[in-house]
Amino acid sequence: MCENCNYTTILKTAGVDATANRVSVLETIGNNNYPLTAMDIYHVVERTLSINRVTVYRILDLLVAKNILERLSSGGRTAYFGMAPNENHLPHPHFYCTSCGRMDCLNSESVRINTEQLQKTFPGKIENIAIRVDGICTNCLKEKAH
Amino acid sequence: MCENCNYTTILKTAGVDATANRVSVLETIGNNNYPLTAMDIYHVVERTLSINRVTVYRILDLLVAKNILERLSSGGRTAYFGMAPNENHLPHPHFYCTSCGRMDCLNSESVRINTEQLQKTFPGKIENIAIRVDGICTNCLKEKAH
DNA sequence: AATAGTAATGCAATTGTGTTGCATTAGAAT
DNA sequence: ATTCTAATGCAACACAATTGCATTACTATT
Ligand SMILES: [Mn+2]
Ligand SMILES: [Mn+2]
Ligand SMILES: [Zn+2]
Ligand SMILES: [Zn+2]
Repeated sequence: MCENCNYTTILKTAGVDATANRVSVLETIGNNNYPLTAMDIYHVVERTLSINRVTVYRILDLLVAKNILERLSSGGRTAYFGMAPNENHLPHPHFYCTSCGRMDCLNSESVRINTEQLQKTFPGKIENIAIRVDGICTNCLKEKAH
Repeated sequence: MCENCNYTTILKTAGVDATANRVSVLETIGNNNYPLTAMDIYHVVERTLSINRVTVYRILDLLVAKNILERLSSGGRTAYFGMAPNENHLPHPHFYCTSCGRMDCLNSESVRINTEQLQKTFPGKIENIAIRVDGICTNCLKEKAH
């Protein structure tokens, strides 16, 4: 999906060993054009590479901590993972279909936010602003129309 | 907290029985100026009114479905509940302290979003836009400063 | 008032997602 | 070879939330 990313290099640059498991987890996410759950990722990776469920969770935690991946909340109880914003990937909001659980990336210009007011007046420390558009995806709309 | 809300009336208008449990759950949320978790609510209600944990979850589900409450996601695995936006309560973003788990309501003007572009071009059905500001609250900042 | 039907609730068990503790394995360094 | 460390596996656990089924409270009908 992303021709600018060499996953092994990304891992090494972040100072972590580029083990086969880690490369495969990162590749799975990077090759997909929408964010995936830990279990999605696990099922993809285990097709080629004997790996434990727990290892997937640990790799995801590590790569989020290293700012390689971003953890997205669905509004449900399951986290989704996508590539973290960087030079090649602008931050962008996501769409979550409450009917089928599919998460999609939206264009970074689709929702403009102005946080000046907030930045000036908020007394705490702001670390991230998560914007999630919830609704029904076109696939689910079609199915409902039956 | 809200002098414009009669909780029994709200329930009846929505077409559900205003049972003691339901009124108490709704009151607990309405009287609080920040969103609460199901267990927060349970602990408040059970001080006055023998109630089961499961009943709290069921009431919350019902009142969210009836658009009386809104379910807010924290990014963690626990949902928070607040009054749903209505004539008296404009929709607004929330602040979530990743250190202590406290959720706060922000002013509806603090984050301006422009969704024109999205509304025009998005092929699915948009039902809600959730904006959550994550960071560290002032209390936790103070504690860290020790 | 008795009866029957429905809605609300309680309780135990279960689920889904994620985490922890500890043992084992794989690699790297000496 | 030996030693050290990082990565992984596996079983048990934690926790919020859900489910199935029994019980209770309430309403309507007779
Ligand atoms: Mn994305
Ligand atoms: Mn609020
Ligand atoms: Zn869908
Ligand atoms: Zn805090």
